[in-house]
Amino acid sequence: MQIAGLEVRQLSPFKWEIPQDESRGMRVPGIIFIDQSMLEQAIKDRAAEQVINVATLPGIVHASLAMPDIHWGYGFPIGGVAAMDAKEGVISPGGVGFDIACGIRLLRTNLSQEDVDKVKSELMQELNRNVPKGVGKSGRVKLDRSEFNKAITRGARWGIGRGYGWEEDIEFLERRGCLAGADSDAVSQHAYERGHDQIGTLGSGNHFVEIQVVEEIHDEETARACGLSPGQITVMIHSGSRGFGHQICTDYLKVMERVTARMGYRLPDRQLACAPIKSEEGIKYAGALACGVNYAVLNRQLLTHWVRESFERVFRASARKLGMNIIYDNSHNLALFEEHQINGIKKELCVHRKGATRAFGPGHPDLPENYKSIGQPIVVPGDMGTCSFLLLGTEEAMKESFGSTCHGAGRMMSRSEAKRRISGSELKSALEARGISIMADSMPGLAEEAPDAYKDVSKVVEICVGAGISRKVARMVPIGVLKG
DNA sequence: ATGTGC
Repeated sequence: MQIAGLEVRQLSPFKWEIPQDESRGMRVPGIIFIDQSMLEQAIKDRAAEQVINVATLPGIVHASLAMPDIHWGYGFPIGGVAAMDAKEGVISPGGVGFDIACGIRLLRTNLSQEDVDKVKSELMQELNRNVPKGVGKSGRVKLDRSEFNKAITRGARWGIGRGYGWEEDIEFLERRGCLAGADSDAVSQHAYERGHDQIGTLGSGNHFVEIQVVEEIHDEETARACGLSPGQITVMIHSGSRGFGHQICTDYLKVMERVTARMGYRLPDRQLACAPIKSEEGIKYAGALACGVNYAVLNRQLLTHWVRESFERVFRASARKLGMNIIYDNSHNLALFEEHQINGIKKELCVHRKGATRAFGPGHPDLPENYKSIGQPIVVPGDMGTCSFLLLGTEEAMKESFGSTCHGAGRMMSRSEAKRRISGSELKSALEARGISIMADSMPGLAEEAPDAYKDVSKVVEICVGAGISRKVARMVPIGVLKG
């Protein structure tokens, strides 16, 4: 099999290598964790070629990596992981994506499916009323620039200080809900204007709030540590940094194009525009990026508050009594400074994860006490008609993938193709006939997110488990979906 | 993903 003229070789059942070809400017090989049929798909949509392109970037170490949910993206593939040497490497907005720190959060409850079934339509209506959502929608929290700057510097803690959530929530967020190094001066007025009244809104596209039932426990001990048992209700929240992160990305792509020209980088794709991590522009982008990350995590924190409030109203009990604790919150689109071992030597790296999830193994200092011995939880959303998973990071992920794994099912059909081929209202009826309630603002929007538009999440997860970069805890199935 | 082509 060939990718853009280069022969791929299979290293193990779920690991394929594109050997380094210096004549193509590759500084490292490409490695994709995948099976044959999904690889063929990634070659067809040209995402596999993007793995080769990323391998040409200055300072990239070990390999240009991709997860099984790989698909075509802006410059870098979605599902891509690229670690750059923090001293000599570059940072690239295309390696993060437009929706900075778009991510997912899983809440547990003490409720059973029977408890929810009795009041499901009331609960869906309450969520629909109480969770701001949709394209361009503003929320209930509007901040002046000075307060906004505090919010994007402190992240989730700003929300908790304002009564949006519980003190202990912080423990269950990556980096305790705040990325250090946020530089609000690096954020444009335009980004502020787009973002200041969108905090605490779900957005549209693939973002959702989903009510689920735990269908299967794969490992009892780790499921217990996560507070999960069969038949229990969970709530999944998927959202990002809205217009704010989008504008930061747009602003810095322009800056990076200038820097790329100035540095004389010869890149195979102009969408790979980047700047040295240590350059003035690189430092400013990293500071703005941290603001976007903090915004996204705070956004999910506010959404969590309104989800809890909705349950409180319908069940006439406090969210604490309902056991609505956060299991974990993962971000999917970011570039982070992390220390990793390369050939036995500790190195400071800037790890770009675009549509990929941090998956730290057991014992990592960033993990809360209850997960320290089992590894970092990874919430993997599937599609609205299938299922989602809770996974854990492994020691092997630390060695194989800079502590990274998949982020979801991965898109298989483009948005426009999905809209052309699938009717949103027919999809809604079909899902509701299967006991999955749908509340969606837009029917074409629903069609874009149809199960048929996505790869099989179970297959993606099996590959990650087979490659050793994750282990399975539990599988959840949807019973109610709220979308913008 | 997104004030859903600039």
